Amino acid sequence: MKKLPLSFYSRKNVLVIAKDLIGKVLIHHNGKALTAGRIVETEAYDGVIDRASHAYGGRRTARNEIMYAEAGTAYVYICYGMHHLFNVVTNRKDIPHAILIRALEPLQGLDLMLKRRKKKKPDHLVTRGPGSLSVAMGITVKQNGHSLISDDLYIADDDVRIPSKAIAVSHRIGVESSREAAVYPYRFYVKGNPFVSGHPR
DNA sequence: CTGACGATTCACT
DNA sequence: GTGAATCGTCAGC
Repeated sequence: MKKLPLSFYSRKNVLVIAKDLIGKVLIHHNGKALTAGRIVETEAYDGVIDRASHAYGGRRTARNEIMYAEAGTAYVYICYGMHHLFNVVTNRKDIPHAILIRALEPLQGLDLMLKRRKKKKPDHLVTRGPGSLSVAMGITVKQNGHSLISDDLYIADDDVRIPSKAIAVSHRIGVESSREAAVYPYRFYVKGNPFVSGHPR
């Protein structure tokens, strides 16, 4: 397990990074226990030129300030008043690129994930969808601004390779109102993986 | 200060 | 497929 270095996140093309994140492993060590899952669905948000991005047009507010932080920083915000959505900030400081992690396949700490999700038995919904995976992984807005070059919250490469042809691309989920950006092919997912959210699987 | 609105999820028909 | 839950954020007054 090799922790992804700053150079992975600091690249300029957020779409390339979003695709590269497919197959990587998100790890959270909360001091007591560890949970980990393989990333099977991501969405890229291309900064100031992307109408679906919180930073569209250079918008800078208290909420999205972390998008302007250096690469490899966690951007976590609350959606619909109750869901914590986990993103990875990319590119250099002041370029507000981010990638939303939308689904994971559990690898470690499944019992703890089920406990956090208040579920008795494992199913594909445990880590399907950005709000659900945050609960399963124990990620909340407390992690907003946290470095992913840290020892308790990071993304690693375990040398499992997802072939490019096994990765599908589609428009993003839940951005219908973002006019032309609604159809940008910025969502990446593992074809046929049961943990992937939205349509199609 | 106020109101409209989400990068969603879940239960229910 | 439809609708409710639930509240921080932000533009606008």
